[in-house]
Amino acid sequence: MSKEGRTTLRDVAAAAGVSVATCSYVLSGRADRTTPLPEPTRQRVQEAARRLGYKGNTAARSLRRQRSELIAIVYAPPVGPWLDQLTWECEDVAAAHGYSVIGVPVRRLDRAAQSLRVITRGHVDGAIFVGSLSDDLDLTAARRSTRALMAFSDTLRMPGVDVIRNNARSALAEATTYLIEAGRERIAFLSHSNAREDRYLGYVDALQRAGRAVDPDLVRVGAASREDAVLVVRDLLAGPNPPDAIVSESDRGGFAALQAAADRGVKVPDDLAVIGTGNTREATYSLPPLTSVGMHQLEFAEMVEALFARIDDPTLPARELLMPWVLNHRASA
Amino acid sequence: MSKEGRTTLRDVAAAAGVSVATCSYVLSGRADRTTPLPEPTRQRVQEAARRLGYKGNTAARSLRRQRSELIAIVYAPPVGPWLDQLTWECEDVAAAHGYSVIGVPVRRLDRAAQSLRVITRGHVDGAIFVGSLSDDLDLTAARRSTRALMAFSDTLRMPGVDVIRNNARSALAEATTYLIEAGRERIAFLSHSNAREDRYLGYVDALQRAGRAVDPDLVRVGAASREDAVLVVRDLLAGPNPPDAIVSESDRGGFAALQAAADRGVKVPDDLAVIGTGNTREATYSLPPLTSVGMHQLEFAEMVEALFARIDDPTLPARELLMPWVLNHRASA
DNA sequence: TTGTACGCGTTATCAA
DNA sequence: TTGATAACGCGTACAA
Repeated sequence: MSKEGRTTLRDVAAAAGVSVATCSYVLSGRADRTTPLPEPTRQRVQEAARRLGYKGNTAARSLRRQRSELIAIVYAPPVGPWLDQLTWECEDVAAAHGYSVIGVPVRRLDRAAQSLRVITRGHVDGAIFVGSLSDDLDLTAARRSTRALMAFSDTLRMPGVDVIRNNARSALAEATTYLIEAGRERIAFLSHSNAREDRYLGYVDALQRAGRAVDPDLVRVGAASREDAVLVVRDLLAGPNPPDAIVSESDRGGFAALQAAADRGVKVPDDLAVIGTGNTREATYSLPPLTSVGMHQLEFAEMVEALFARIDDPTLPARELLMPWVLNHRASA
Repeated sequence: MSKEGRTTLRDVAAAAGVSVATCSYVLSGRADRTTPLPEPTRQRVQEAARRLGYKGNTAARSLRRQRSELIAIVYAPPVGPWLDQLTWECEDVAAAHGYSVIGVPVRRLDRAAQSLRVITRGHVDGAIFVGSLSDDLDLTAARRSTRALMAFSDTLRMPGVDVIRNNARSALAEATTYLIEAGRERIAFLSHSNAREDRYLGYVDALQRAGRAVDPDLVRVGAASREDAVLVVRDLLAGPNPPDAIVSESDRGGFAALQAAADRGVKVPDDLAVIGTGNTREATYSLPPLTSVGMHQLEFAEMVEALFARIDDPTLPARELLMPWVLNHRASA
């Protein structure tokens, strides 16, 4: 071995008694395409590589090829099953393209630049920014450093960046309207913070269309954690004029509502209808199963294919992909 | 810019009117030059780099330095909040060392080699294998490709690999003994598969120490998903001779037990005590909160520091780190 | 099949 | 003192 480190292509070449060029052709698979090599030679090279445990070197390869065959999923807390699903599907598609997937966690926004070095200085051919990261971060550097960039965002609009939009507002409106038409009189709204305003606006839209006013007492903020959410809903239910329905801007809030209701002996959906947002897997097996606004199925494959299309041709015009949200009816509403 | 791609050091050098060597000294900071560069020159270089948006190139740097300043967390489904916690703490420690963290998802074991290319061929200075991955995968190639390797495993023993052990068996025994001493007569055990046998053995240990036989009817396998687990527990509770306590090898199974119990009107902990394993965050806010075996607090910082110690000096002898598990008492048992 | 220039930043050496 | 020259790491791809 060269020095005492990893096995390099030179080691293999020496062992097989051929040039590094030949080894490169054989081991990178390019041999069948451009230069057909005689079988005995291939064998010798393969054998030597195997015997020495040759593994190649990404740095050298991607320096030369200007490709890393790597895509990144950039995410920040809070994370959920949603991200896992995206990751797994990404891996499926990436594997079919000969790519690997890495996750890039951004722990703190003030240290984002450090975390994003993998993207901005590294060689990642493409990256997907999930959650609201693309709204909090400046993607300029990332865009110049990758061939393809994709972001979940309702507001972002950047040349050369594909964006995934959803119809959160109209979907939440649909959910609220459903409750109104089912005869619910006092429909509460549960939110995490004052971000995500589009979801709240959908709720407002529906009330207004039905000629109802928004009762500020029924709009509760602060369900940042599940513990908090349970407390908030308990408080709501303990009031003099409790709601007969709750729309939550997350499934987490929805589960909290179910829990608080069970806690107080309030029957769901008879006395209280609950609708969550996100349509997470847990919604199907909570007690009762949670009606939830969100993607009907978490299907990201098409989206990831679009990323690869841009990796192949970065000059493609920026696209907007819609991942439609619908009301997924289950027992809680 | 060179060609029409990213800004390279050459571009900066040209713009600043100095050589690439000088730029490298200024921008990499680590100028161990015999003599520091004069301030005016530094300024010019910094300014030019900023103006051109120079971002460096990881591939070139790590090719030369034989360091990527990257560590990886390798994981496979199912993932939980546990992994998130590890990731965040890793990022904290890594940032202090000037490193970044990436996640490497392994979707399918039969495609593991593909997923692990980032480790085996890439330049990751260190990697942490979580879950049972280190038992399912051959780490030989990974070990030769990184300076430091760390794995959660009860069985692995490999030169140059630090291993995190836990006392799962004795901790599960402790939990079971606690139930016995609390007067529980029929204690069931809920498992995912027939892996993780040490947890089951802890349960057996405790029964034997108490002079009890293992009732095969009370040992149930198949709680691979939460849905399944609920069905399994319902079945258990519907039998002619239902258990008065359940020990689950996961918190997921514990939650399923709580749910199935609520479903059938069985009171927890009065009629049924439930203990989970993993001590996940959810255990603190389930209804009732779930008594769970696991780490008292999820503290990984020390562990990650050990990884960096090995990155600094790969010749360190392999270490075994113990992350003690205890019984965390909450309302369910 | 092979020689070798190349991609790009790092660093040891050397000249002004 | 100030800063340039060039070798280097390693796989790739074109010309020979």
